[in-house]
Amino acid sequence: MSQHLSEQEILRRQKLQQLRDLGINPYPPEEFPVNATAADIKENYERDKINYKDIRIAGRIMSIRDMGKACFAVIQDATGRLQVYVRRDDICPGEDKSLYDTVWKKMLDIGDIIGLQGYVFTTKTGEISLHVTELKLLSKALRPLPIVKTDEEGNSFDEVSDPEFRYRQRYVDLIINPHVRDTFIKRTQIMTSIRQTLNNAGLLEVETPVLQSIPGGATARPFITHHNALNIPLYLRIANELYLKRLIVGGFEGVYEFAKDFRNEGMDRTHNPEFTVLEFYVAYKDYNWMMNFSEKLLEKVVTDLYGTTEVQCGDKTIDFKAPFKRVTMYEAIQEHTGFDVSGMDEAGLREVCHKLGIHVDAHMGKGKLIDEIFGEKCEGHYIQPTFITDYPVEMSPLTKKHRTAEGLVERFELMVNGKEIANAYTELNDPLDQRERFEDQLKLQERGDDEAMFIDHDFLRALEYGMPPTAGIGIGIDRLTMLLTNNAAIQEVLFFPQMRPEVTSSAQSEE
RNA sequence: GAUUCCGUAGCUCAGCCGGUAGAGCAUUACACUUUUAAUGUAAGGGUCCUGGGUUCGAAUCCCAGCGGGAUCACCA
Repeated sequence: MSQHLSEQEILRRQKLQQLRDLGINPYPPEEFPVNATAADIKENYERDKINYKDIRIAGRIMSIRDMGKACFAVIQDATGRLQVYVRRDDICPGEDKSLYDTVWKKMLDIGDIIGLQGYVFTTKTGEISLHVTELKLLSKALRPLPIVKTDEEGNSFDEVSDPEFRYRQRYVDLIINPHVRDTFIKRTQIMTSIRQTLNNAGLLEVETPVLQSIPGGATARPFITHHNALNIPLYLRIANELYLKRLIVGGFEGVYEFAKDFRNEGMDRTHNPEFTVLEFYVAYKDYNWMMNFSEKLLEKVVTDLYGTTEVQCGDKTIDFKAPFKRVTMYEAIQEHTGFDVSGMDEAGLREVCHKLGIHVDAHMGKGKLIDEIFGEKCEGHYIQPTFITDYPVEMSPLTKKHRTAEGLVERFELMVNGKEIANAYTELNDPLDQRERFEDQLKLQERGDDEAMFIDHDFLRALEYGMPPTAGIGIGIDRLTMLLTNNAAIQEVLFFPQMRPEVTSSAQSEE
């Protein structure tokens, strides 16, 4: 395999060999114990100077400012960046100056990972720095790292902005773009905060099958695969709802799962084929309880993350202070279109869609038409967190019928910044009603709706043993993270978003 | 899947009414022992995404492909 190397790559390989010739292992096996981090030093040095006299840190060289017999460099570790000062006569106290003149100045590059020993001091320009007394190469980098420079006002120069580069080589993106790192740390903090709240509420974190023989719990095109030993088709789950409810039947009174779900559909800035949903179910509760619980949950997540309930999102400020506004779907449509669709039949709804200029298909039923009106004319208006409640029964085959309103179900969606963040129900636990709803889905399928649900007979069997009244919710973790980190693309909150495979040089030569 | 824009040095980009490739940073060499987008002087570095076509001549024009972005459709 012939690999085309750039000038800089060839040079770095030569340096690698020269280091070996000098008896220096560019990839030493032994540990390098550290006793400080960049963030720790910058945070605590000023008030605890006595304890920063014998410091060992390790990290990647991010820049070098060479002053002749002394150098300033910037080292980056997991916590941030620290300036280090390397003076020739300090790292080479004797006659032999080769460690500085040859190794440090000629053979080390930006991107190399090094270990340092020294003492912390403040430069005359006021920057807390490490005065290096010993240095050791820990890993030689063979590819040049793109350099992003930032001036005093924080303006970035030559920031790597090509999304293809950033997503395919996320490891590089993470090294050179600190705000990318921050986004992913926040993502984990969001999940940790949710986990703590749910654990404190007595819910049990569980795992349920990713490989399912019936892809239930939602309507979407699944990925299909094949199990050799059983010689059966299996689907990657599109949801875990039906399995979590089986656990409620089994006697757990509160369960949750952060689930990777998979849907074989289009990709864009809000859709990735695999994505993460938090679902949780609590027995003996209803959707009103779930609204109260989930608004407090989100308020806490945001407060844990930012110390306030307000989040900046594009040019909007969103306040997650509970309680959130609650609007029924019919009220929302009335408010934003002027039409009262509450008593309308299918023909009436088609008429309304026509007047509003909404495109509809022949196979759309009553529920789908209402959903279409809401999606086109209402959804985008709800910037501040708002619960939209009481959906038409046709669109919600797993939801209990409304306690008072005919034709509706006890369902809500949480809208934030004009988009759906969560979807919740008073769960349908009447097994005979559930069977009828599944059969209605079959009829929709026959009518041409390719999104209708599959019938899961084992799930029906489970319900026949009796499921307590239960409230359940699904929260899109990727979208929640986008919202709380001010990112407009799902690719920005997934470490490795789905991409078309690269044509590699070895694959090319095989052809 | 449809429409549209983009693909030039390690990175960010210029060049495009066709005449054989440029800048800044990065790299290399020299100078400089508290600099910080360090500085000064000099140098090297390119399958101009791939393949065809038009032409005396293509980074530039045309066609096809590959990859990416945006919008739309499907969906969370």
